[in-house]
Amino acid sequence: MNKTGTPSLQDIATAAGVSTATVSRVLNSPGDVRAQLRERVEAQIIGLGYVRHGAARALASSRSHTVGAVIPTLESAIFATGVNAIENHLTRAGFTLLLAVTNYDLDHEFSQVQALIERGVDGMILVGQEHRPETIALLERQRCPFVTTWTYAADAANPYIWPCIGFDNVQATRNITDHLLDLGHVKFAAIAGITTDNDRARERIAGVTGALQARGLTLPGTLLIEKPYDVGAGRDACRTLMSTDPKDRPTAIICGNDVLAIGAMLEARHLGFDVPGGVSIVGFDDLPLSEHLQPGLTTVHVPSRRMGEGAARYILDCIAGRESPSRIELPTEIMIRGTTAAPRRS
Amino acid sequence: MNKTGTPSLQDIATAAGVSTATVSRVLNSPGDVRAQLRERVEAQIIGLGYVRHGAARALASSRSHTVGAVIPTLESAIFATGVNAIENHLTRAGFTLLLAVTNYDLDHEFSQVQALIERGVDGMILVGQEHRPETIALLERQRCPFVTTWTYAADAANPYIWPCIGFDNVQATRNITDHLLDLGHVKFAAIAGITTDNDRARERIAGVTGALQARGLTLPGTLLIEKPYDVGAGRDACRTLMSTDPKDRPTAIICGNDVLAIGAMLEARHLGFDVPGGVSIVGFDDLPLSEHLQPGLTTVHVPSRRMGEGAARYILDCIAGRESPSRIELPTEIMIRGTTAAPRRS
DNA sequence: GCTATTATTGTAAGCGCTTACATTTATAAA
DNA sequence: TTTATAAATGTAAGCGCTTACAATAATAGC
Repeated sequence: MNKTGTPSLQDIATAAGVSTATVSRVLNSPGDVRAQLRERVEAQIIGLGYVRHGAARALASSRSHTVGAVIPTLESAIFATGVNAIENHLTRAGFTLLLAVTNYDLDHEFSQVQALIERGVDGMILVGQEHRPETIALLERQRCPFVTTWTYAADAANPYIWPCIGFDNVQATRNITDHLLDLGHVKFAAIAGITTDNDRARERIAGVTGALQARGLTLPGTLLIEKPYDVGAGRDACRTLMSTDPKDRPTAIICGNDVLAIGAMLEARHLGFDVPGGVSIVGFDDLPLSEHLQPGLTTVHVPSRRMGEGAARYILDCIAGRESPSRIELPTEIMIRGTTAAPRRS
Repeated sequence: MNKTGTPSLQDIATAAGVSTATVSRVLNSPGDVRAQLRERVEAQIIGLGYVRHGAARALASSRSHTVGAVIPTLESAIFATGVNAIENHLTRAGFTLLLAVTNYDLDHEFSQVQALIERGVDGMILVGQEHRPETIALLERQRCPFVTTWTYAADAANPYIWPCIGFDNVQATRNITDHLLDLGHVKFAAIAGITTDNDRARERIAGVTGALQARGLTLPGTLLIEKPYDVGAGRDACRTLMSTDPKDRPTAIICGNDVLAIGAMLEARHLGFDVPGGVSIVGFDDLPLSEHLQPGLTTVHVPSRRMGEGAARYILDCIAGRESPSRIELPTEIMIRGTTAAPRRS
């Protein structure tokens, strides 16, 4: 028995009168040991309250049964949902999740990835396609399978060749912008997330400007505001936007996510603008709350749960040596609800 | 060099012409090695791109530099915030977070705790005071320091003697109920969370009934509805509640959390009841959104960030052998906003 | 300069498991 | 039966690090 008082494999072996190899087998491949012996060993395992020693297992087998996820923040419900799905999937397979947060800082992401690799994760899940070169280099040098989520680079000429599961932020935003264009809007504004170290936020802006350009419109710099993803910021931005000279005032505000959109919506109404009568507002993510709002928020539905599951499944496949498609594009869907309507005739 | 292609401590030692002990020292207690030698070793560490092997370290030192958190779900923003704070704090101290989710199932909690212990966590953070006896027994037998969060059992006679950092759910709910009583309400209803395996939800109900009893009132069974924590459920429950015979119809609805309250609020308005004119509604948690709602949601502010930080700090203190208060009560605050008012004269 | 200390570095024994490989036992084929 | 083959165990060599303890070098006191 250990000095720590916890029994080791050896203790079980001795107690059951077998070798440590046999105990290891009943633990890891029970089918390989005769029923009678197996039961004798199992009885001791339960009797002595044996608990596997992960570090020793990992050291001897060079498998930790652990996967890392490095995300921008958990304060954003959409990431929390994705991580929840990852955790569920991993747990079901006997794996444990190591979670690290970057706070939208790619340098910090690098150290988090390094920390998780030092913990011996068998695979890693990242968010976005943009990373420090050394982050990717480290992952590859350590032969740590990884997958990026939340984006899918549609462009065939894109430089990112690593595995990913996500959706096309540009196209999704383009679609929802088209919806507003189809309604007849011509005066647009956008409240984007902070674009530093955040390719998703940039792609969404690109989607807006792309759609506008295709119809010969542009987004004036003053009508594009970058804000952190919180309700208050959405309100502030909306106030700024709506306080402009009536002739330039946007009739449609495209937000980088639902939280900003909800803030914008609340503020617009607070300022006396009807939504969608006075101004149309759209979001991105489709939070559980969004459909319940009055009016319901028109937004882009993001399959965060499926993305989390898919990422976990892919990594698990890699670890198990199973073939698995390494680039998956998930569909987004425009949820047209009550916050969008044709602009008032002017 | 390894078969895996990654350099080991031994490789660094050889390259620098020192023993493995010295390399280990420059890594773990740089002050113990002469500057000149240290630099020589550090150069090799960087040059060869050495990455520590956590499993080997853990096995040799019986410290994994890892802490586990086992929470009901990440789909609830309030837990996500708490976990985010835990992660931040842990990372700053060089520790990594292992995250596991129970889905509000205490049997599953037990297996998650066991899984994390097998991974060798140096400490564990749990939610709530209610746990399977075997969960606590396991933790204690493995000498794994742990702390419970989200509750603080004020009752001196309470049977839970383990470390905790949290707040008094009963008192907080009692306070907000008192606020409604003081406004003159006498017809109450409550939409609680599912109480199975959830002491927080039960305590909040106890807070309501306790406050009512103190004024000679009771909460009829039909006016207490248990629902999962989501907006749709809040709406459903509210509809049920408000469709009762006008003479029994509640003038105040107390919700188990803000998500339910928001649902209730939305539905009440949808049914044509003004809030707070027709019915007062209160929540619990104080989500970032709640203050921005129109009207602002009256609710109980929960210090989830401080709780996460406090839990992480306590566990870190235990691991480091530092003295640390093991029972901390955090204050909650009633945020009186716009969803509560005196009932209409009937 | 010599001994007593103290600061550095090296030696080597594990930490608790997995897993080739060897050995033994059971089963099948002849 | 006997022998060939398969199935079930055991043996023991690490996995990559930390850390007593031993050995050596540096510094101080006289």
